[in-house]
Amino acid sequence: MSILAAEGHLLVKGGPGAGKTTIALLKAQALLSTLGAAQEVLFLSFSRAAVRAVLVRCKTILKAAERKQIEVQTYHSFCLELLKSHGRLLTGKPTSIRYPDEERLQKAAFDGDWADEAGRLAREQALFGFDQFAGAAADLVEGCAALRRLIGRKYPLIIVDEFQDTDDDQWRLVAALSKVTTIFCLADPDQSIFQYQSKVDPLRIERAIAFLKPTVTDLAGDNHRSPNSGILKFADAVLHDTALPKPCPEVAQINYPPRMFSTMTHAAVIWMFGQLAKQGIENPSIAVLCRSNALVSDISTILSEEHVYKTSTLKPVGHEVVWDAELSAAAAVVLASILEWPRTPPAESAAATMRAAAAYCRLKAAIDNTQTAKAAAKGFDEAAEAALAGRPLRNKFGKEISAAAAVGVGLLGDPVVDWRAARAVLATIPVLEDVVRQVRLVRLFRATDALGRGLSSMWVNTGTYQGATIFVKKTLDQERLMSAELEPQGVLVMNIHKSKGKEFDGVILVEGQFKSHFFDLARDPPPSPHARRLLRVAITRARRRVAIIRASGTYPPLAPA
DNA sequence: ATGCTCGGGCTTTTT
DNA sequence: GCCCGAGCAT
Repeated sequence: MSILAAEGHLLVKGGPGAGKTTIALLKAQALLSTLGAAQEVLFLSFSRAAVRAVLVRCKTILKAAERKQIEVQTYHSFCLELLKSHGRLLTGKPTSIRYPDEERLQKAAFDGDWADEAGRLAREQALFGFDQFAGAAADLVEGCAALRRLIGRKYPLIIVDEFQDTDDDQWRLVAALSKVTTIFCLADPDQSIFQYQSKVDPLRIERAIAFLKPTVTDLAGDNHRSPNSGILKFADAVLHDTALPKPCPEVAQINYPPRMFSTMTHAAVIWMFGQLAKQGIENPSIAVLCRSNALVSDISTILSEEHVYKTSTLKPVGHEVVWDAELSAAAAVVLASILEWPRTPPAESAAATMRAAAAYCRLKAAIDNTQTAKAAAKGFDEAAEAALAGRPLRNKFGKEISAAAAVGVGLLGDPVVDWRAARAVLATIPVLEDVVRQVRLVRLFRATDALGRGLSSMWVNTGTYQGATIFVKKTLDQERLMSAELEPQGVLVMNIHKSKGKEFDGVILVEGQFKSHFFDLARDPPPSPHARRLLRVAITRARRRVAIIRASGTYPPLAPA
């Protein structure tokens, strides 16, 4: 094949299942035997999930010895390593990093332009946030020819995955490295779904072609995931808003009448199990996909409840959620503060819960950028101060919580029972209604065992839940970092953006009634290219079967008859 | 300052 | 259906 023989930079375009990754790995393999001892091929991707997917592919294509010569990394980890080992060239100081949770809070608390402030901290203290890694690494590589040569010698070939979504900083890095090494870009312009980000350039591929002058190969039409060729055709019809040449039995389109959303979504998941079982797949992976995190959380609640469909009862479906549950973790901390109530006098207890609630609201304000949450945070903080000083509590944030703290909470030493008791107390406090909702989602963490064990041993040692607040925060923070490594097995609920690069036996694509609509005619007017690209990505995640669930009468129709 | 009501909106990320 | 923010009432 000409790609394997080609000299110089390369760019391969192709849709899902066209074999881009395979070709890149074959190209790498052809090169491996010529490499020196300290040389490797570098494969750059966006997410850890994508890295893992590539490593799985390596196992089927490369021998064990060959796999050692290929390094698969995220942009973030590659850039961070560069900064850690060579960052002194930029600032003269050792590099330190700021984690996203911290950054979110600092940003919310900072008056003024946070981007300027982050830039200042980077220049003066070599302190970098995650979204600064690529830019700083690019500065480093652009500014230092010796470092460039070093990287070029170490990596004679760099493969860049999902090239259509490369942002400006990442591109600067790649462009600088193209002077000293061979760049191999893998791209599908129809899968670019991150262009709402200002640094992702819709013309990235064209501009890269002009700059790198690569050998361009288009795998259009090729499809090596044979069982889903009908699905791909359907997805392309959605992409181009064209009619299907013939019906596609792999894709079921289901409309739900108003008020039947929960039942139909639940039924569709059970139906999907049945469909896949008919095809002999007994332990299928099924993804439930939608456009928004809000709906992901709703769907998870729906799947945890019972529903009645016609004459049959739909039992709860076990599932995992791929979801950044930062806010639920903060809500859990509020609950944990109630577990500590019996240890302290009511005023102190109330103040601790108010502080936790304030932290929750600040986080919410930082995530959603809302005034209401910001004001609530201030209200809780003021109330906490007043409570500790013994001053009267004037706002509702203070009154309601201190009233509940005066009543107190009865705890027995069984973490599961006591967790529920604390949640019941939360539910009696109107201003914390939102916290109660979020706290329910803590069951989505696979940390519940760890939480139970930790709380249990706390009780055994002290007869109280002393330290529960800190313990819950730490445990859930840890768990959130681990959760990105989920195996695609069983039912996984996530947003479409997070499904990029993944594959499942069955995909259920869900549109909400009031949120998470497939089409946003105001921001993405017909022919709605953004929505269609996103839907295509979602549909093509399926190997075998797709179910598309929409509210009856939603406009515009998904695929014209 | 705080509470109530009404109208508009209801997306997306990396570690 | 539910939440946020604006505007008006207390």
